[in-house]
Amino acid sequence: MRVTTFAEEVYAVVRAVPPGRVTTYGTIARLLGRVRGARQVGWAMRHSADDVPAQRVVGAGGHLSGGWAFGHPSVQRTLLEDEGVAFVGPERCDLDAHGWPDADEAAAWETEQAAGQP
DNA sequence: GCCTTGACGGCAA
DNA sequence: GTTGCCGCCAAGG
Repeated sequence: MRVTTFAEEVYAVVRAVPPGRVTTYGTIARLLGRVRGARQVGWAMRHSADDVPAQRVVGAGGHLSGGWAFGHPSVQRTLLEDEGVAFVGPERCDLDAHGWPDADEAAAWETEQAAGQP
Protein backbone atom coordinates (compact mmCIF):
# COMPACT_ATOMS: atom_id res chain seq x y z
CA MET A 1 0.00 0.00 0.00
CA ARG A 2 1.76 3.10 -1.15
CA VAL A 3 -1.13 5.27 -0.07
CA THR A 4 0.55 5.67 3.30
CA THR A 5 2.07 9.09 3.76
CA PHE A 6 5.47 9.77 5.26
CA ALA A 7 3.80 10.36 8.61
CA GLU A 8 2.05 6.98 8.48
CA GLU A 9 5.36 5.24 7.90
CA VAL A 10 6.85 7.14 10.80
CA TYR A 11 4.03 6.02 13.07
CA ALA A 12 4.58 2.42 11.98
CA VAL A 13 8.21 2.61 13.05
CA VAL A 14 7.46 4.31 16.36
CA ARG A 15 4.81 1.74 17.24
CA ALA A 16 7.39 -0.95 16.51
CA VAL A 17 9.61 0.39 19.28
CA PRO A 18 9.28 -2.00 22.23
CA PRO A 19 8.76 -0.67 25.79
CA GLY A 20 11.93 0.23 27.61
CA ARG A 21 13.61 1.25 24.36
CA VAL A 22 14.04 4.62 22.67
CA THR A 23 14.81 5.77 19.14
CA THR A 24 15.80 9.04 17.52
CA TYR A 25 14.34 11.12 14.71
CA GLY A 26 17.44 10.58 12.62
CA THR A 27 17.24 6.82 13.11
CA ILE A 28 13.59 6.70 12.05
CA ALA A 29 14.31 8.82 9.00
CA ARG A 30 17.15 6.50 8.07
CA LEU A 31 14.95 3.42 8.43
CA LEU A 32 12.51 5.03 6.01
CA GLY A 33 15.25 5.84 3.54
CA ARG A 34 15.17 9.59 4.30
CA VAL A 35 18.65 9.90 5.72
CA ARG A 36 18.22 13.65 6.09
CA GLY A 37 14.53 13.57 6.76
CA ALA A 38 14.78 13.80 10.53
CA ARG A 39 12.89 17.05 10.30
CA GLN A 40 9.97 15.43 8.57
CA VAL A 41 9.91 12.78 11.27
CA GLY A 42 9.55 15.57 13.79
CA TRP A 43 6.85 17.13 11.67
CA ALA A 44 5.02 13.81 11.56
CA MET A 45 5.32 13.33 15.30
CA ARG A 46 3.76 16.72 15.80
CA HIS A 47 0.69 15.19 14.17
CA SER A 48 1.18 12.01 16.16
CA ALA A 49 -1.89 9.87 16.79
CA ASP A 50 -2.90 8.69 20.25
CA ASP A 51 -1.69 5.16 19.55
CA VAL A 52 1.80 6.40 18.82
CA PRO A 53 4.22 6.15 21.78
CA ALA A 54 5.88 9.46 20.99
CA GLN A 55 7.70 9.43 24.33
CA ARG A 56 10.04 6.80 22.92
CA VAL A 57 11.16 9.20 20.21
CA VAL A 58 13.99 11.45 21.32
CA GLY A 59 16.51 13.71 19.64
CA ALA A 60 20.09 12.85 18.75
CA GLY A 61 22.08 11.53 21.69
CA GLY A 62 18.89 10.75 23.58
CA HIS A 63 18.00 14.37 24.17
CA LEU A 64 14.31 15.01 24.87
CA SER A 65 13.79 17.43 21.98
CA GLY A 66 10.02 17.15 22.01
CA GLY A 67 9.54 16.91 25.73
CA TRP A 68 7.34 20.01 25.84
CA ALA A 69 4.85 18.23 23.58
CA PHE A 70 3.86 16.26 26.70
CA GLY A 71 3.29 19.43 28.67
CA HIS A 72 6.76 19.31 30.21
CA PRO A 73 9.95 17.31 29.46
CA SER A 74 9.76 15.75 32.92
CA VAL A 75 6.51 14.06 31.85
CA GLN A 76 8.19 12.27 28.95
CA ARG A 77 11.16 11.47 31.17
CA THR A 78 8.88 9.90 33.77
CA LEU A 79 7.11 7.84 31.12
CA LEU A 80 10.41 6.46 29.84
CA GLU A 81 11.82 5.80 33.29
CA ASP A 82 8.62 3.95 34.10
CA GLU A 83 9.38 1.69 31.12
CA GLY A 84 12.86 1.05 32.42
CA VAL A 85 14.83 3.57 30.39
CA ALA A 86 17.83 4.97 32.27
CA PHE A 87 18.67 8.66 32.09
CA VAL A 88 22.11 10.22 31.93
CA GLY A 89 20.88 13.73 32.64
CA PRO A 90 17.64 15.61 33.41
CA GLU A 91 16.68 15.57 29.73
CA ARG A 92 18.88 12.91 28.25
CA CYS A 93 18.22 9.16 28.19
CA ASP A 94 20.82 6.42 27.87
CA LEU A 95 20.70 5.64 24.15
CA ASP A 96 23.73 3.38 24.47
CA ALA A 97 21.77 1.01 26.70
CA HIS A 98 18.20 1.47 25.44
CA GLY A 99 18.67 2.69 21.88
CA TRP A 100 16.48 1.03 19.23
CA PRO A 101 16.89 -0.67 16.90
CA ASP A 102 19.94 -2.66 17.88
CA ALA A 103 22.20 -3.84 15.05
CA ASP A 104 20.43 -7.20 15.07
CA GLU A 105 16.98 -5.64 15.32
CA ALA A 106 17.73 -3.19 12.53
CA ALA A 107 18.40 -6.11 10.19
CA ALA A 108 15.17 -7.76 11.27
CA TRP A 109 13.25 -4.56 10.63
CA GLU A 110 14.69 -4.15 7.15
CA THR A 111 13.92 -7.80 6.37
CA GLU A 112 10.37 -7.35 7.54
CA GLN A 113 9.95 -4.21 5.45
CA ALA A 114 11.51 -5.86 2.40
CA ALA A 115 9.14 -8.79 2.74
CA GLY A 116 6.06 -6.62 3.20
CA GLN A 117 6.93 -4.00 0.62
CA PRO A 118 8.80 -5.33 -2.44
C1' DG B 1 2.27 26.63 -8.00
C1' DC B 2 5.13 29.35 -4.55
C1' DC B 3 6.35 30.42 0.14
C1' DT B 4 6.51 29.35 5.08
C1' DT B 5 6.75 26.32 8.82
C1' DG B 6 8.75 22.50 11.58
C1' DA B 7 8.84 17.52 18.16
C1' DC B 8 16.04 17.63 13.70
C1' DG B 9 21.17 16.75 12.71
C1' DG B 10 25.71 17.96 12.15
C1' DC B 11 29.50 21.26 12.04
C1' DA B 12 31.75 25.75 13.09
C1' DA B 13 32.85 29.70 15.94
C1' DG C 1 30.61 23.02 27.03
C1' DT C 2 27.45 26.36 24.62
C1' DT C 3 25.36 28.92 21.07
C1' DG C 4 24.29 29.73 16.27
C1' DC C 5 23.70 28.64 11.39
C1' DC C 6 22.80 25.93 7.34
C1' DG C 7 20.85 21.97 4.97
C1' DC C 8 17.06 18.68 4.07
C1' DC C 9 12.23 16.79 2.97
C1' DA C 10 7.22 16.97 3.43
C1' DA C 11 2.78 19.22 4.31
C1' DG C 12 -0.16 23.32 4.93
C1' DG C 13 -1.88 27.92 3.56
